[in-house]
Amino acid sequence: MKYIDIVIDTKSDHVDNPFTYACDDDEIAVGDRVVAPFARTGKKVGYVFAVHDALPKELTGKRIRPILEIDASRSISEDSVRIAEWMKRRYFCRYIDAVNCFIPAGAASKRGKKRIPVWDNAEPTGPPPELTKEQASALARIMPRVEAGNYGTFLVHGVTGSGKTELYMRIASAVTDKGRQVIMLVPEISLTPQAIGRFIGRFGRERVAVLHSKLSAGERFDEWMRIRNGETDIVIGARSAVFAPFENIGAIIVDEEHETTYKSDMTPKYDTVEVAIKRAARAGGVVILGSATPSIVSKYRAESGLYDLITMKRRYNKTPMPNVSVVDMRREIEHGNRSIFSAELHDRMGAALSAGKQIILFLNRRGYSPFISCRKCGYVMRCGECGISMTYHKREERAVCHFCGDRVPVPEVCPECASGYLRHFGAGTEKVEEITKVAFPETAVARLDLDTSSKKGSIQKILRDFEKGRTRILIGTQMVAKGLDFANVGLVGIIAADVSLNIPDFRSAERTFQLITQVAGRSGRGAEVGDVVVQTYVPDNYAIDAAVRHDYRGFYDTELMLRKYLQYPPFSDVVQMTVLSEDETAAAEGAEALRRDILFAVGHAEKQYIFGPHKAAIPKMGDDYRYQMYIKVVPKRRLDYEKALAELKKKMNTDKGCKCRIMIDVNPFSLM
DNA sequence: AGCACGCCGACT
DNA sequence: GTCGGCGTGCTC
Repeated sequence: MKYIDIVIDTKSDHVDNPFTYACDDDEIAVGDRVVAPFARTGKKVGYVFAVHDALPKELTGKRIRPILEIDASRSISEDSVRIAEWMKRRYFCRYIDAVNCFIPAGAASKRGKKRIPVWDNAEPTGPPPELTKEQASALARIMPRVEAGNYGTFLVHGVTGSGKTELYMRIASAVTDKGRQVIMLVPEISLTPQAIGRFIGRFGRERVAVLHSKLSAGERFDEWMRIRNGETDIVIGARSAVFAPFENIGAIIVDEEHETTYKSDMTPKYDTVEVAIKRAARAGGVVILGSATPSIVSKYRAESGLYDLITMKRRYNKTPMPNVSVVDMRREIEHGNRSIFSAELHDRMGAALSAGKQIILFLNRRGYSPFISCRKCGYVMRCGECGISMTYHKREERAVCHFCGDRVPVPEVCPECASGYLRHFGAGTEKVEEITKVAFPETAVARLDLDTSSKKGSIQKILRDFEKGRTRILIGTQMVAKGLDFANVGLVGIIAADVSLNIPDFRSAERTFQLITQVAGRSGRGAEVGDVVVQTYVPDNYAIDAAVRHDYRGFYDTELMLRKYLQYPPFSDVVQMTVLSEDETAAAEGAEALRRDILFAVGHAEKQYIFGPHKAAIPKMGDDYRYQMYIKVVPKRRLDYEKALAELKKKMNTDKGCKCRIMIDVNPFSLM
């Protein structure tokens, strides 16, 4: 007879701890999925977290019930359980939330025979190309770890086109030759079909499992089973693929490691790079973080020796970097140009079109105008649900909330002062499209953003028309920034580089640098050098200036200095605490009380690291009012905070008298 | 959370 | 006398 501690699959903070059961199967192991009776509720699924030979002393006299069955087909590994325990501490989630990351939702698909979905981008297999000097020396640095089966994290800082995908494939090949497994993570499957196609071409569809969001629950389950049964040894997928059920991981590759999609926005709010490192460290595998613009945190870790740094500076096809010029938009206004196009951008667009080239215009803001306000009384139109300011969409004649999607007609007169001076201000992609069509009436223009791509297949159509040259100018948001590879694009215009810079977030400079670098990379992918025009009101800003000069080092040095001075990551973790309640006063008071409790637990000297609480930037979501505070947790206080915050969260979320709930997000994707 | 136990007012 | 209100407390 064994006594086992199991974590029950139930949605409650109240029972978020292991319960002890009896089990007459001595083979039972940590990670096994079981069915057990629980409370009066009948049968519940649970996962084994510990196995004891005797009943723990503190439980003598308690009722110990036997489990009902073991579901071996969906058990997880002991390593996975240990990582789930770590995730609970790190991300303040419940045990079961972490465990469920390792388990596919849903059940086996009904189509009895499972089939492997085809991948139509697979490139035909050919002999692997000869490695460049840089690729060969990178591989030579990584191989000893792979051979020895030792954990190690490598940051591959390689410019676009330096051949990182080929390097990944060589690593995958070496790892699988040793009978071990590889997880390759990409920011978004739909944006990286070429890289996936190359993997499948090299290794074959049978060996490669592709996990992506378009899979149905059944297909996902089948693919999960295929991985778990050892039918494949390579998995490619978005962030959730880091939990793929391999038991002998030799390498986890994180391509474009700086991308924000690696931070989960649902509970548990994990950071994929951190989980990858935990998994590889347990398994004795390597982690490969690849990027042309590494995150400040990763670069710092590499510089301080925590990761091995591998630099790749040469572009595969030797195309030089594009010519980037900056336009000071303050000067344009001085010279009487109030248009969204500077004289230089307008002229270069004309020249590019005459030369038969295509153009990409980037603006990180959709809609026609980002806000609607009354010129007489200053009223700003806000979403009734969320409280954030609404964007004017001209074509559909609506004010749209970009957070909850609510759409309402724009009033004729100001709802506050009844004047007729309600106007919309600023420019989004819809307005850029309109102005471009006026400025270049003979030219075919298309727009790619959330509003033009919501219908299935519309992205592909817009991109295909551009690829074929049927449209000459493509205007878009983030969607045009990443991955597009069109040889005939001779000019990229960044309409307002300041949009991302002015977001109140300690990463706004980092994101702006990455965005400009990335968008600029869309220009000149053919034989000729491309042009980039960056429009800004702050041309001297260090992020913009460094991006324009292709100077990662310069940007990194300045940014790191600022982060150190202000104690932001990598010198701390920023922990966001959100207090929610249907009663606004209760939320505000609950947040104040939480602050006092935190200070009591960690000591008043921490006051300098706690900011807020304040009404959240999105003050209401659904029925809940939101108050937030931020804590900069420096490394030496991390354990104290982990303990204190976990206890306070559990206390608040299980206290029936308290009308608030609390959510914790460690290093949130956005401070909103 | 979910569910039963338990101790007070309105109803057949 | 009984039905049912939701306050309280527990789940191995």
